Amino acid sequence: MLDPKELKRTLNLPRTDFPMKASLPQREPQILKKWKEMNLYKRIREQRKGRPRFILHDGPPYANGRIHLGHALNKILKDFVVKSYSMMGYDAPYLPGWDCHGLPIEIKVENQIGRLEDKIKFRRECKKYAERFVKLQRDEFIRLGVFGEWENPYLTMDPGYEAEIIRHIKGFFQRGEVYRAKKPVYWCPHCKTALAEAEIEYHEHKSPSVYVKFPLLEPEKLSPSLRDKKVFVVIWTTTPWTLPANLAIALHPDYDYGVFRNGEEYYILARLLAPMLEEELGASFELVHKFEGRELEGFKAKHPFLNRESLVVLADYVTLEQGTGCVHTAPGHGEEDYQTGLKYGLEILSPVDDEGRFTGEVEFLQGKTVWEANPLVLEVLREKGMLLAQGEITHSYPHCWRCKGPVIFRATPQWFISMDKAGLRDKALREIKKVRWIPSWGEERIYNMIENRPDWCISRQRSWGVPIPVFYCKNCGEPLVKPEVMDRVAEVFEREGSDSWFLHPPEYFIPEGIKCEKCGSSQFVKENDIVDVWFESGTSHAVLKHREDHRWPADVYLEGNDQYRGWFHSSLLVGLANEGESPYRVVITHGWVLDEQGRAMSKSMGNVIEPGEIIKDYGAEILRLWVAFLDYTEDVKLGQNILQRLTEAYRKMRNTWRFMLGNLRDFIPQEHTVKEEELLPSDRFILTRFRTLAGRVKELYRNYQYYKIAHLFYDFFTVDLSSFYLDIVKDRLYCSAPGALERRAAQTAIFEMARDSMRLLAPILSFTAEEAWEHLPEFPGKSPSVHLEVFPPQLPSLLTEEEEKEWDVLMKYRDLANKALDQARKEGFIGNSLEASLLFYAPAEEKRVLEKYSPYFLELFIVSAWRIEEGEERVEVERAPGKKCERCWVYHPEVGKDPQHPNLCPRCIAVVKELI
RNA sequence: GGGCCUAUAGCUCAGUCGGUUAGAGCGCACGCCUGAUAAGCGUGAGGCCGGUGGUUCAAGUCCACCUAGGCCCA
Repeated sequence: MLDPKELKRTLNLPRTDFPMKASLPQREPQILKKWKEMNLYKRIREQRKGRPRFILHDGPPYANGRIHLGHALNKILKDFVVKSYSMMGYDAPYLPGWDCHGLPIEIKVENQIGRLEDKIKFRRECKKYAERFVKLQRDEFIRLGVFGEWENPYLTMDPGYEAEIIRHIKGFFQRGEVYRAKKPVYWCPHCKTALAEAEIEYHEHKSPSVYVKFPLLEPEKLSPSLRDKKVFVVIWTTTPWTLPANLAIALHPDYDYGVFRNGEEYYILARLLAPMLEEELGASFELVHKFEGRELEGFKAKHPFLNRESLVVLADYVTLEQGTGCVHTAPGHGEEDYQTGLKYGLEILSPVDDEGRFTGEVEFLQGKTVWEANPLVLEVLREKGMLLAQGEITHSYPHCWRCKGPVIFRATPQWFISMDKAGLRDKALREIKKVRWIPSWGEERIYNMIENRPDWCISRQRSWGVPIPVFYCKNCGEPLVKPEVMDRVAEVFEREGSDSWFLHPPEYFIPEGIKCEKCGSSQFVKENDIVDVWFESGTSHAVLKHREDHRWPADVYLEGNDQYRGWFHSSLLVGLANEGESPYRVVITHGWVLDEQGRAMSKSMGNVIEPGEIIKDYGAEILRLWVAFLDYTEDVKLGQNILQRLTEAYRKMRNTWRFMLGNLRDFIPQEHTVKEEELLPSDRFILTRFRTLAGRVKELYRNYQYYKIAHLFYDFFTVDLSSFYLDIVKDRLYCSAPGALERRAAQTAIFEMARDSMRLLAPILSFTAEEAWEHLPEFPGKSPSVHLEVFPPQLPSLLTEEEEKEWDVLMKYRDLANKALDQARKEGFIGNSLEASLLFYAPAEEKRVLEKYSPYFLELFIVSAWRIEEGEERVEVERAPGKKCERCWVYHPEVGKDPQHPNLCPRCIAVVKELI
């Protein structure tokens, strides 16, 4: 008789080196090292050579700062796309890019080393800065397990890329879509430079606060009673110096206005604001006429001190918080004023120079700064009797971040791409309809933007970027806009980079013999402005043509939903204008990363989580799993609670793989695989479920629906495998003779599911699938990395429809049995379910099914005995007859009858005899 | 202020054309097992479907408004 220790040695218990504890933060770097050493990305590409291409074109992140969760979400999603299409059999390259030029880097560099007059030196510092962060971010992306051409990314500051930008600009010029016009920008009169929004600080500032009268012309058109009366539109302003540039007065179309009599004079202002002015004047008005703002549109008023008219216009931004509801409008001195000016076709007047001094356009102020001009303007107003009230106000006012002085809004010449001159807008709107937008509402969102956007201002008064390739006549100032000159510029940039613009004289770029078309001079100066960085990144589609193994257009662009206004937008306009069609076929967007309460992460809220922390504490795989479980088309949440759930989910999947591997320890696929017709019913059942799942998963990958894959697989691992199949086949796996058919049958099923689930999950659980793959039994054609595999082909169902229905019945009785067993357990009647015998009552048809499968009830219900009776469906629990077999723990009447093995059941006696 | 989007259990997600008592997994509680063991199995309790109105015989689902949140503009 064998003692329990010896008996245990006759069992086939699972064994594997695949550890239960993942230790992801330590293990992942080792896996990354393996991938690097085996040159995995290159090998995948070589293996797919000649296959149809699938191109995901990377939107370049900005080369500034460490990556945040938004970057991680984006890059991991892209990795899912690329890896899954690669495993579908496509040649799917991933060429990462970086956006390197632009203001944020200029600002950082300026903060570090101060402002350099020497542009070349300054640009070199910017370049160094960008290079540093490209490297940093690259390493962080690699750490996430993202595969790609990391040694050879595209950078918007590469000479070749810069040349391509020039060629694209040339295209716009050639088609006559570019024009030059004035637009107001923030301007620092002290630093004599344009400022971007990001370079503005707001401080308290004391300004004049004045009410000014504009005599209304033809007031009788508003109301006959006003004929020959002195009617004035009253405006309020804190910048009297902009009054010389006044060209309009804006009213809100829907607000209630009134004509108020004050002695001999009549004032037009918003009714709600009249009391404020009455108080200011210490007067009491009489309301003589009521009207809505829109009624005054098109009226004209006399300028208070210049020989000019001012047009009454309508604008939605007019508020009733302050002033009179009649807004002084100077299109050359304010953003909103400018927009209104464009709408009404007004001149963009800005009679102020670089230093903030008035030009000769306003004689009495010529040479005065705008600050000196304020009192002078008030004086003139007073003289002309147009100053209604005057005071002072302290308010928040924009200041220069460098010199801390107050800034002004000043119109300067800029370059624009016209949306309509060559039909760019209409073409774009047509192309939008041909693209597949995921989610579908993206189409409407970008459509509305393109439909309503103004012309594109592509010039910037900065240093760190690509110059606009035009020159100006030294003699008469006429711009020199010539394709052949731009071609030369592109050639030079291709060789020397855009620094060359600042190194060489104009002659270096201008072919001999070119003269100013206006005055014939051959002396030129270079343009100082650079191109908007959105134009640069919008040019990125060009790399698809230049890189040998890519293709134009791209199949997929995939970015955060802020990029409808950003990269999708600029790429469409730039790509379409130059190539005639959209550079992408499918556009996928993901949402924003929020904290666990659904609020945006921000430093000030203190709720920011860094990807680095998660990698350090949990591992990149958990981050990948997070991305996989989310419906990324909406905003996504992350916090400690969610990470905890994910970690548990990860452990469950890892353990399921571990258990499968443990039971395959002696399985040699090419020798032991059992033919499908010899599999047991439960094997055929689980394989059919798995194969159906595999088919759905492949379809879901094709449609980028990763969270459905994650849920399906997770449910399959927990419900179908862990708590059902893998639980019920333990008896077969452990207790049968190692080479017994029923044991090899279970191993056959487990092997297929382990192997193919690793393949199918490799794009998501890239690290763990790889690790598990290493522990999977060798088989002919097994790749050294799971990422070199392809998704499994579709395998057939192993159940007839009839059998599917029978399984529904079996599962129903399994539920009933579990409830009955639980009840018995609670009553202390049994502990382990093998102590039980089940008594099934079933209607005739179901009784037939139960009887058919009853040879397998030991495994299906994990009980030692059973009886089946006809009756109303229910399950009762009895004590199993016989004694417990010490080897398999099953109760059997024969236990004790064999004198040689009194502690074993007949099955185990047979196995033990075979083994000894 | 405008464009687009979101809201179902503690978490992640289902919920068809409007149609019985709104589902799953996890987590949680309780129990079992000790041959997947820092594991495994079973049972159970959790929901004003963001709110208010409306359409309808019938609303998580359709409509309007509101609240909270997100992205992009102004």
